[in-house]
Amino acid sequence: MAVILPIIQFEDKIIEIVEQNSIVVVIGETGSGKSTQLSQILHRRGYTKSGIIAVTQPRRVAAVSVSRRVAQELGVRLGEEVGYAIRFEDRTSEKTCIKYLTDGVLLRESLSNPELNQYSVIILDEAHERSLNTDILLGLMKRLVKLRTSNLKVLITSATLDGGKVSRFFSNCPVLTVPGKLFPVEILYSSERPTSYLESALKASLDIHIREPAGDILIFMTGQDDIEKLVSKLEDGVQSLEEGSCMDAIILPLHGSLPPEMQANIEIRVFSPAPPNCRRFIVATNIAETSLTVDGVVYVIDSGYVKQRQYNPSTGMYSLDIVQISRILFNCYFPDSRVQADQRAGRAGRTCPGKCYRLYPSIFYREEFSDVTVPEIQRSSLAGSVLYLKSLDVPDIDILKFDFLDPPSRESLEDALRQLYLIDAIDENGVITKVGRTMAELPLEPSLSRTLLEANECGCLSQALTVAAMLSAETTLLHTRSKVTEKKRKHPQDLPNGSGWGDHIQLLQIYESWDQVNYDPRWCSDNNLQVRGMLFTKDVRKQLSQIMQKSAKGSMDVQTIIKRKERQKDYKNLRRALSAGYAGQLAERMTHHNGYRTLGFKQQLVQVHPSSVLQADEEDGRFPDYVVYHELISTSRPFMRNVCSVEMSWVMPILDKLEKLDINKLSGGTSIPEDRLKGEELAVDLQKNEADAVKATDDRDSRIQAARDRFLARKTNK
DNA sequence: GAGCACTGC
Repeated sequence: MAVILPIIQFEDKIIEIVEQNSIVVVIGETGSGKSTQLSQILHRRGYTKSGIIAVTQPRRVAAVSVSRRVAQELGVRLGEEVGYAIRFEDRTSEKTCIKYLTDGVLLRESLSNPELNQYSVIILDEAHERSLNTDILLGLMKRLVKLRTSNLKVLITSATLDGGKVSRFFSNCPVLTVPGKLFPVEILYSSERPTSYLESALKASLDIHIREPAGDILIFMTGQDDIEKLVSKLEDGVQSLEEGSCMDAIILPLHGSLPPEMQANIEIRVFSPAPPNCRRFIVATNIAETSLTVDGVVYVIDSGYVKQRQYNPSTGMYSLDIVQISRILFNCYFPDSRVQADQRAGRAGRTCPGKCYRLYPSIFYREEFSDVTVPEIQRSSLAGSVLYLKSLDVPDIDILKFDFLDPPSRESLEDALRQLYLIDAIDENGVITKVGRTMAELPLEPSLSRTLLEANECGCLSQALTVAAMLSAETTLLHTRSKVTEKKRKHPQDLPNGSGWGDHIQLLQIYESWDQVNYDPRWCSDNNLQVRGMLFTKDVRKQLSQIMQKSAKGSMDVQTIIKRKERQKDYKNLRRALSAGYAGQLAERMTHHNGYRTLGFKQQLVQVHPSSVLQADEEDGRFPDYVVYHELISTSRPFMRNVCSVEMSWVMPILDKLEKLDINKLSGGTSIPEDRLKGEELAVDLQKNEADAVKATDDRDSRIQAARDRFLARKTNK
């Protein structure tokens, strides 16, 4: 029978606190059973009589697997009393009283039902991960419990370190701590910072292999590059050990962009226990922190770094930075399933304690690591979130004063407002427009949803649907070119090239070609495209078509070749629609060379990314005078990724708009009605928000800069 | 002439 989870002993206490309070923070360590048990406890005590219990998860797989387990424990069929809802898949029915869903789905639901009346309890699980969506939900819950004081309970589960902070955010709501079943972990620090953390990780793993008893080793590295290097060094290292001196070794890379056939293979090998007398070395990115749980891990080697994508609102540019991990992440390294796996296996009645080798001194950990990761909301472009909040049918949401747990910087919010204004989602006073409302219904970045609406007017909706869907899946489309796949590739790329107009057109043509072969998966692999990425595109396109159904002015079918011949060859309508959607992502070529300057709030010198299929003029070798871009990414230099050629006559009205833009009017928006908040409280809140925001920006910038400096110094040293 | 951690509607 099932093991009794610690949380069960707290049932009476939980119910007592929940009955007296609308909001409760539950701090449950890994292994406490909070994700599966809280909903069942509240169900047992009658909370499903007046509505459904919703439990949000940051990831799709978690929503599915946890609901499956709860259904099993309650002895019901999944999709009946217990169900889940994730994008593309709703497995709930009229009977459903416990519903697991991704936080993104709950946000969508509150668009059409802002009071979320169907729910009697909302549990925000894994809130410590601080996903963008969770942060927005935290703010929404704060106002929702005031609106529905009598009939809504909100529970927020978090890990140890920031429980107090969440409680303060919710006017010092009670905090309930439930112990977990963490296995004791011995932490070992290096005596000094390594000159090369790759070499240091190599040495540490071989030491473990030689000296320590059986148990797999999980090594956290920052990216594919380092993982491949370490894997090959480990292979050499293990081979050079004396035959029979220690057990066999299997070395496995684990990261998000492994080619699917290899990943399938590895998944089986990662998730099944190692064969006897054999130790596994799993060299992984942070995919192993949360998304995948590797069974059998006893030793963890922690480089202390992680790669993070950051958005800089003052330049509109993304960068991929190597930053220090936060202390809180450590808790994720030893998930409960490892302990359970050890117990099940029995290991001759002996459990061995975990060991974590940190490749840095303890003083470094104590003094330089921050408690928590910079929340996503402070390192993303907020155009989509701001549009979402503005479209919610609540009168008192003023975006610059919205109550966030960690407010984004004013700069970031203003950047979002400018973007939204340029694409007509809000008017010059910052009020959402009719266009903006329609855009918010589409599960797309604002630039792409605006493109769809414009395309509908231009008679090229079907093409725009394809482009938007392809861009939604873009990161999973192409095989990354590691040295291994490079060698294996037999045929040269034989894909359409966008006819010179750029990358959006190429993406369109690729999908149309796939349509021509009836979505044959082999066509994808033959052309070096990830099958799952293309299938995802197909799902997204279908979902977008369904949403556009009621307003569509033309066919939404993928174009056939015959139809295509009849159409203009210059994709003029589609490119015009793109220029409307990307009005805030526009660049003008420099007179004497092929560099561009962006035409936004702050002008940047940028170049077309070398991977682009945009073609230069055959005669003068020049790129088009004007392009729109999907994103700016700063790597070795600032680049525009995914560009599309546009006409000067379409650009002029945008430039006019840019000139008229007045950020003071835009951010004015609506003010908070007096009865909602007393004057003094408001002033204090605003001051606090402002100070928090300034501090957050400073903290973030200095932290990123310091980490980057240290990392670069180390790289050059070796 | 470059390179990309991980999620999600």
